Amino acid sequence: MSLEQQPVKEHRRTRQRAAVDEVLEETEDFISAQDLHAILRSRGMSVGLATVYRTLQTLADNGDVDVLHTAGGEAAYRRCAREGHHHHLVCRSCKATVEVAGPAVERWTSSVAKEHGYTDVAHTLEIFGTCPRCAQG
Amino acid sequence: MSLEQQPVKEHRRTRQRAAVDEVLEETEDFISAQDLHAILRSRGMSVGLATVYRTLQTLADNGDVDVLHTAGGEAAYRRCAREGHHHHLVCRSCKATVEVAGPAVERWTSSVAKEHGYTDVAHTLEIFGTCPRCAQG
DNA sequence: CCCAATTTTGACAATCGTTGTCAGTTTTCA
DNA sequence: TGAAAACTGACAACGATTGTCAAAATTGGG
Repeated sequence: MSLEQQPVKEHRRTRQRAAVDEVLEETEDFISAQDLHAILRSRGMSVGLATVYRTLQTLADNGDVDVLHTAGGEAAYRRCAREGHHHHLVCRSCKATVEVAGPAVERWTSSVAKEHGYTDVAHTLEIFGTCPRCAQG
Repeated sequence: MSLEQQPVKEHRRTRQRAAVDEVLEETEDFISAQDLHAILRSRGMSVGLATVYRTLQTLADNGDVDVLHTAGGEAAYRRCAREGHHHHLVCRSCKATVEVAGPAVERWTSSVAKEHGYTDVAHTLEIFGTCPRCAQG
């Protein structure tokens, strides 16, 4: 098994990365690269769009943020509280997110895969719905 | 609850749709619109790319084919044997697919959603791995 | 503190999958 | 058969993302 997942060394500290980090830190819900870039601009903190993409990608590779692929085919990022592997319950309209863990699901997926002889198994699972607030409650 | 899912009326029968249908019928694994289009071309059956996209989309809307969003952000389609809701165990390299049902997972996702007050719940779950054949077995 | 090596940035072009446009073609059905 | 209505295809347009490459910033050592 060569599934090392050590927190690949953070590289250089730059104004831009700090800016991206900051936004992620204060953002509860998933946010796209474009939106994050827009927020930075609106605050007068000029950071190149490409840089935002690169930074988010690096963070994702390091496991520092979670990535979610929306129905519209865009990637959304979020700094998660929970440490280990987990999933998300995301509101369709406002993106409000709840982190959930489902040990049973993990077990199920790997057993199913094993049953069929599949190895090096991974899975994606996201739950979408309308949160109470958006449900006009 | 307004979750009607009646098989929206099939529209007109055209040479192009028949062609797309045919390829789907004989293709075991998930295939992208682009690839399907390429196959048609290679067979001399000229069908516009836009038409392929439109046809696949319609089929997907009608629930006649399943859609899968690959890591690379492209949509892949497949005519599934199983009737109801199910998931897929897909080989990363050759796309070999196994249809799997997980009633427990369905129950889990909806109960988790309910717990948090989320309504109109849906979920995506795909399992990826390396199939026995590709594992060089 | 200053420098050189190395990494990072950013403006912009380029790519990729996908959707919109719209005139011309085909299907359907009365 | 004759239209109305749906469908097609070539091509433009699009939005997200990645590649390019010279200029700028960071780092560790002297």
